[in-house]
Amino acid sequence: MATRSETTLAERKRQLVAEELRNAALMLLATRGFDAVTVDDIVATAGMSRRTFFRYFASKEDVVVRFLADMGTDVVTELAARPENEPTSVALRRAIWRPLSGCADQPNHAERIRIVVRLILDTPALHARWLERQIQWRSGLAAELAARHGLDPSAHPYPQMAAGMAMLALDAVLQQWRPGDDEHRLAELTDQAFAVVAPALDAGADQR
Amino acid sequence: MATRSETTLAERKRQLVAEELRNAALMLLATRGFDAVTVDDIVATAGMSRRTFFRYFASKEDVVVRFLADMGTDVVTELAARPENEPTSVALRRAIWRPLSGCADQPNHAERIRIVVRLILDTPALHARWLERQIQWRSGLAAELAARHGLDPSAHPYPQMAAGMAMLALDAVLQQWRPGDDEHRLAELTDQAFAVVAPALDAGADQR
DNA sequence: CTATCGATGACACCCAGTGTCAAGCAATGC
DNA sequence: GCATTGCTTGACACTGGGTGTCATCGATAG
Repeated sequence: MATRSETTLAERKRQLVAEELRNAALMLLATRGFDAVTVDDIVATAGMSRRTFFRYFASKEDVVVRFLADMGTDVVTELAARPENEPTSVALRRAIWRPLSGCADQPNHAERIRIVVRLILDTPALHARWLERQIQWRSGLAAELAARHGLDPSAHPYPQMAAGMAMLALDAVLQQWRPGDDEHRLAELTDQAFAVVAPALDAGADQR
Repeated sequence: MATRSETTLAERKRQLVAEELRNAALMLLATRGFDAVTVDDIVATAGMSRRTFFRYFASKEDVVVRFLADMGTDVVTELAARPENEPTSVALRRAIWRPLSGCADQPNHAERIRIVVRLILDTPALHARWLERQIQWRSGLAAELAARHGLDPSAHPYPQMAAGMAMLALDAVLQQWRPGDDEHRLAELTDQAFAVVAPALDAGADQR
């Protein structure tokens, strides 16, 4: 009975509702600021009930942060796909570049993402949630790095810290992302950030 | 009319109330877990009104996080006190060591702090606030580092990232802090963590 | 046509956090 | 002794985020 492509009609309906909610939320939050918008405002704009909102999103923060959630999974899977013999700094740089390159493809979408990034970085409550997410990604990266180097993650600080340094680099790029920056500029920022941490990434890999 | 040592009686009374509240809160939170304790539980234990609690602490998270707030300021002031010619990795290691050494002085106090650290790391909401604090410290450290190297903090990613690496090291130490670890063990963990990031800290300092 | 299942909205809660106001209480001035 | 001033407190009401529950509605399966 699957109407098409393995996704139920109900499934697609759910997705549609979530998108509607998310659009309304992002529009309001980006224009008025996080604290000045209540969930009631959002559901009023989207034309749904308050309860429905919380069936799709765990919290007001969640709407915003989950908009960038793919970033994290992309990074981890990309790292797993990098060749074994690649230096750690290069592999991590490619991994971090993955979601960024996706952003930079279409200027429309990129600008949308940039605004959300700004909103997150400028709103303490959102920033905190964002960091919480990053911690999860970091653990994923760390596990992958530990496997790469044949290290026991609980005994050596290297994997966790190397993953942390990659996150620092990502943060540095996002922090310096300015309106109108094209793909080339983003790549430049990424390279600069990784130039700082590369010595630690590649030095710590072997000696332990 | 100053009774003694420049502190008013009212001042000391305030401090006493805050301490009472904090003790009640930490005791309950550490035993039952963060979400299982309401502010009403805390004020009932401390024998005060709900409103009074929020006059002393901005939020339930605040009670816990502020218990460790001195850490951040200690780190920044210690970095500022390090000699100019000291390598960045050493200066930052000493700075991070400062609050840790303070902890390790009395085993009683150290254990109390360790329990709070565990509570924070294991509670997502607290962990998020903790990271938020760290970001403020990081900015302080970054400013100090920028001054040290004569860099413009807005143009170069190095100061922010170097400060971030110091925070990563601190996190690594706290994460691996086990019950009964003495000062020597903590110093060992700190050295291990800084051994990982040192190459990046000292390499990036000059070349820009 | 009917049973069923998932999505929805309405409603009642709980809890964190804030604004406001009146009462208590110390220190000071007359 | 008495009034004043300033600070702290508790009581109360209110906003807003988040959850549990239940009746309803619509689509689908039999």
